[in-house]
Amino acid sequence: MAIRVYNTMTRTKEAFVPRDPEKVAMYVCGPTVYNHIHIGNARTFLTFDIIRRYLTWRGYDVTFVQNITDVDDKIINRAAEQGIPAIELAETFTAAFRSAMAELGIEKPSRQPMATQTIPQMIGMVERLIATGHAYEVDGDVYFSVRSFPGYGKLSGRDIDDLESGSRVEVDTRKNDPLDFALWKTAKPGEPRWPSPWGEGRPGWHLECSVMSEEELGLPFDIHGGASDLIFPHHENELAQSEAATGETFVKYWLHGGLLQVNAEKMSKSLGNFMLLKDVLAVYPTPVVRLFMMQTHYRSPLEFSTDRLDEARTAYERVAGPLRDLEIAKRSRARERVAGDDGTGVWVTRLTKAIADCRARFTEDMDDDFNTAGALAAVFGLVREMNAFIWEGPGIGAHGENLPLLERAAAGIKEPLAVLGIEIDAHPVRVAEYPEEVMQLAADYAGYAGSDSSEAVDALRKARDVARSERNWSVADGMRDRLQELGFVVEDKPDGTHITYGR
RNA sequence: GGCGACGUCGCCAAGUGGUAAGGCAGAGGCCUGCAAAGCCUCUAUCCCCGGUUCGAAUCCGGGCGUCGCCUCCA
Repeated sequence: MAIRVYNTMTRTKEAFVPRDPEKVAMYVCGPTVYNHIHIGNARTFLTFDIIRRYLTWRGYDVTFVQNITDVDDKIINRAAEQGIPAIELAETFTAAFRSAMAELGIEKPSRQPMATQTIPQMIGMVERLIATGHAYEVDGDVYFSVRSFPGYGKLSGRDIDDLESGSRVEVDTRKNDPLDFALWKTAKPGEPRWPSPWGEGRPGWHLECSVMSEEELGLPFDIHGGASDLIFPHHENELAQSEAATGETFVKYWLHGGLLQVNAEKMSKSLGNFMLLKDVLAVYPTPVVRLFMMQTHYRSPLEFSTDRLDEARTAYERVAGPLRDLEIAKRSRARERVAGDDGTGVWVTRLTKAIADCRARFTEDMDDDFNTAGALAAVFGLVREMNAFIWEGPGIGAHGENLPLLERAAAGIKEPLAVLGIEIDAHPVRVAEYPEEVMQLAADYAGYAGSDSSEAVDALRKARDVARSERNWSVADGMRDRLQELGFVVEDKPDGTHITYGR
């Protein structure tokens, strides 16, 4: 079974055959560091994090390169507004970007080159382009000549003449052609600058990706990724520069992610309808945000809303449920269920099959252009079967004899989710977060006199089981009400009271 | 105006030729002292109109609608 990917260049799904049978070289456009990234930007980085993790899981040795564009008009303008050096602004938001990525559970790139550390190589590429007639200098600026490259427009499916007929192309009489774009810009007073054969200046946008990807990965590399709004002009221009300069194919597979929308409109900084990633993560845990995004195919548009995130949180709880139940059961042998009277073999067969089915379907769907929505459905299928086994079937078994199978089921749920970077917190409680009031509760209801909140909760649990066994409903319900007021979730399962906190 | 994508259950969303995954919400049932959780059952013929085919949500043509790119943008 081969992996298939949708290649923007050909607009079809193609069999994925990397240049090296065991290795994958991929490059994903990183941020221009002039601000905090928003949740829409994060979606793209998440998409390619999943792709990278999956390819790794499938056995490829993946080299993942992501640039940081730390010199650009937007950075310069923003820094000027704040009256600080451009480099300082860039450093601030580079650090913010890295920590936000870490918080979202994005794996670190294999290498993360900075534009400002690659200036000599960029100058080298401009020189090559001038030497081969693909670029020309005008008063210290250097432009790429789009008409010198016959393939211009092949990635985005555009025709130079069609583009020119559009009225929005800015006319600059210094260019040979309105579509020609800057490779090198003369520095204005106060702007960052580097010496070059054309005077002091800085590189134009697009150039850094061409140079860094080639330097880090060599041509042609396997996967070039980014959001769909980068197809034109950014990736089209990268491609033109690189192929014109080297005469080689630039990239084997172009992958582009769909955009995040708000009210059916693209989320973007210029429209002002964005939410910063760090603000979203302050309210929703990482796995919930990731699950939310993985429920839609990466190439489709995705509507952002807190309602959607709330639903994802509920879905997350559904997945976490059986894993928690298993953890609780393991900790408390005294509360093991009595095994079902018969039919255990049927249940075992059924769950065993469900584990295998989940893995097979997960792989099949992910192989098909990283269909995370379908892959997730496979996981939910196993969640249902595990729940059924625990609560309708034999459960853990009178002597824990079904534990190994349940552990395998739990692993069958956790492993594919881990490939998607979704870590399930199966701990039934998070001790550090217990509210202090629980100590008083334990003293009141369970006579607990210690100082350990974890022991206090355990004492409450036992006290409530006793109250229930004595059919003392007023006490049992009172305890539940008080605990719920403190944020605990109290559930009476067949094996006794479950008390969890921090959902 | 040019190029491209999309339109599937109340909401979200997989599925690209063989008769519709999953999540959320809802209804009924089981379980339960009550509650919660869980399990079971139920709710779609796939924007509209034609065409191709033994057979289409899936292919082709037309229409309507939405979005993206053409300017910085993940």
